[in-house]
Amino acid sequence: MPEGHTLHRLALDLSDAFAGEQVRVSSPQGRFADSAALLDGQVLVGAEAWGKQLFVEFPGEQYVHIHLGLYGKLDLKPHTAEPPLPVGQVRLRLVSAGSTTGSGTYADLRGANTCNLVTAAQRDAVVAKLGPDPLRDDADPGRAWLRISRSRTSIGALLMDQSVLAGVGNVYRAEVLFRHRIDPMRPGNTLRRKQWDAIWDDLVELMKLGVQVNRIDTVREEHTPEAMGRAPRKDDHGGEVYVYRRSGQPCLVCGTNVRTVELQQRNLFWCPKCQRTYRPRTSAK
DNA sequence: TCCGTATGACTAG
DNA sequence: TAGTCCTACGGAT
Repeated sequence: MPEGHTLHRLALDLSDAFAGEQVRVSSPQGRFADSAALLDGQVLVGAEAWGKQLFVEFPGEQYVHIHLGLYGKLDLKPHTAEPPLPVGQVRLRLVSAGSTTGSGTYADLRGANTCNLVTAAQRDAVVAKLGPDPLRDDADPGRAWLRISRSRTSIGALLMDQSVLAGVGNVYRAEVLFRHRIDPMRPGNTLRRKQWDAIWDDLVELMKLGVQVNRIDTVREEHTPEAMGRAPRKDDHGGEVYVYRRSGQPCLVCGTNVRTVELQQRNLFWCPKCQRTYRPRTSAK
């Protein structure tokens, strides 16, 4: 689940369900128990996401810093009188009392990489390490371009580097490079500014859609299952994509088999034809 | 019951 | 670069 759109969506949903509410905070699993006890009964101020980092604010500039890692989940569900007993390893549970109705929302956090109570200064330090986040209106894509245009590292690796760009993960990385027909192994410093601007604008659009529909959809209208008369994708991500986890299957655009290779311990997917290997221009032609 | 896998990121050497 | 951490689930053993 967790690329930037997931965290921004969670921030919105948490704010909707809990902001301004007195919240019961617990750690059924125990690993966040001390902090939970400090926060229990306080009014939740709101939640905000920066890239893949989530901060849930409590009074007095206290923040629960959450990072879901590879497989963490934060589930929000409605409850009536009392929320059900926790299932599995619930690190953090938030329960809104439901000030008037008696029913409310509860949120269960499992498998998170990070769940810590931090100060404003500590939150700022985390944020300071991040590159611009396409989902934030205050983001400056020029800051990412500065890094990319000066780096010989592959654009595929740069897009995953959270200090270059915050919020993009393995799915958006593969998909946005496909949509722009760029070889993932191409060095950052061989891209043109125009190409970067187009990638950024596309990420803003794709990721905003991701927040809205709560999944990653990247195929254009003409390549949807309906338009192509093919079976819709059925897996735990749900969204329609061009190359992510489609290795060995035909490219939706050219029919060439999608390829995969392990790059920095992560699976990289691309179409070798649509994303042809970059070769520097030569004077003769 | 064990193993592999997953949309992530850190630390030690 | 290797090792580590976090959890759930499906498939092989």
